[in-house]
Amino acid sequence: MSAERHCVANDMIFLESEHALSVYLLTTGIVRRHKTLRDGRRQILGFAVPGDFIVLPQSDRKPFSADAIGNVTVNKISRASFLTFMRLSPALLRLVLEFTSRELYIAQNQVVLLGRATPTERLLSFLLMWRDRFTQSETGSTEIILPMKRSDIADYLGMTVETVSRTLTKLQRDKLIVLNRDRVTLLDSAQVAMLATTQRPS
Amino acid sequence: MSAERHCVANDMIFLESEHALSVYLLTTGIVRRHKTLRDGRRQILGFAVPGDFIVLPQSDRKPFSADAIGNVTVNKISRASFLTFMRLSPALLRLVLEFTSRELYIAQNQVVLLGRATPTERLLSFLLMWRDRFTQSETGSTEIILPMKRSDIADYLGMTVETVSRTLTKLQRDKLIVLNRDRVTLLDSAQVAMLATTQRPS
DNA sequence: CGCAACATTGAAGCAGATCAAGGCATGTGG
DNA sequence: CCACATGCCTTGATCTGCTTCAATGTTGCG
Repeated sequence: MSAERHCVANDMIFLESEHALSVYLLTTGIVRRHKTLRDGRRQILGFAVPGDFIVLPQSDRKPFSADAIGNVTVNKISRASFLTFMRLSPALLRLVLEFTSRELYIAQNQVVLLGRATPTERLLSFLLMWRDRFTQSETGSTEIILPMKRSDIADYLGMTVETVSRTLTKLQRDKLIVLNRDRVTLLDSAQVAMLATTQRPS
Repeated sequence: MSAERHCVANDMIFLESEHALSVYLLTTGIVRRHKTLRDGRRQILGFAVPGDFIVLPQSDRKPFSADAIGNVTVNKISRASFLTFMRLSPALLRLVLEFTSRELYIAQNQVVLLGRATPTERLLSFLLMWRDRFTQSETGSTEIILPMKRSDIADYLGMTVETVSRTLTKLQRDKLIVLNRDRVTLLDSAQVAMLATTQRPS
């Protein structure tokens, strides 16, 4: 499987308009996947962390755009050869299915968040999700690093930057978290988990 | 693959709390999948139509509840034997992957809808989606049958029944649709597609 | 230092939620 | 066959919370 190693810095990786010609496996850094409407409204679908596929060869749909937050490195495999390999190897097929199922699960949780959760619930769920997803299982550590901007969080949670900011400061006033630029410390994990509506992926 | 044929009428099929012990393939009728929070807020994740899997064996997650709208018949296969069969047959594996990918695509469109679309855009996108999904490709027919209640639509689109109703009547005033109980006729499909933000699955 | 980018805070406006009432089918029993 | 009940949908009035608009604060970097 001829995989090239690529290095991208704050660059657009691909647009949703172009049919994905390659499969990318993220090795380091963070990538955000989003859809942007004509008038500029943006919805972030998720953040890919190392080990994630950025896009999968889902027949001929054009699902979203993706770009890097900071510096990233990816393994790039041509779509064609990836498909061939998937055809030959049921193990790879299973891996891809497992990944896709997990993505579906996450997306469905996001749907609940966007459809029915309050700003506070969204933020807290996001913090927990991000802690479990990104923080390299530094167990015990309650400090969460948020490498993305507030506007990214807003566009992920379907709110405005202002509401994100206000909600975070409110949570700080309520002694649930401590804010520190791009760091957030959970003061009462139990309470936070209580207030966050959504379960996190296993 | 020992598949039993089951008949269910307006019944809860399974709860999100129980780990899915079976795989269900919907043969006739419509099933709604949803998550309900403790306080009663409900978010419908989607409507399954004949040919859809209702739930897939996604490791040990407990994704959602499902129940029937009207009468449905399903093929029920035990989770264990389905997994075995999937292990033996790459073709089935590929089918399941294809189905899951489509679900993911649909879920991601729903995320955009819930995160960034106006009530009008949500309703119109929903109508188009439902037309393509459910109406058995009666091409040319612009009449869409909505077998679900307004409250189901509301819970699918993250709004209230009242807003659904008001938005529909507004669309009728604007000569885009005609309402008739559980039937909706699109008067200007081109305009409707224009105003609906989301693309439909291929 | 001084600019640029991002974050926070404040004030005002408005869209959608909530609360409340009425309408319109379908079904049931007298 | 009509009176009434029930379930669902629609419509109206009010209210609230989020967005919008605007200003100020903070951090990092040339």
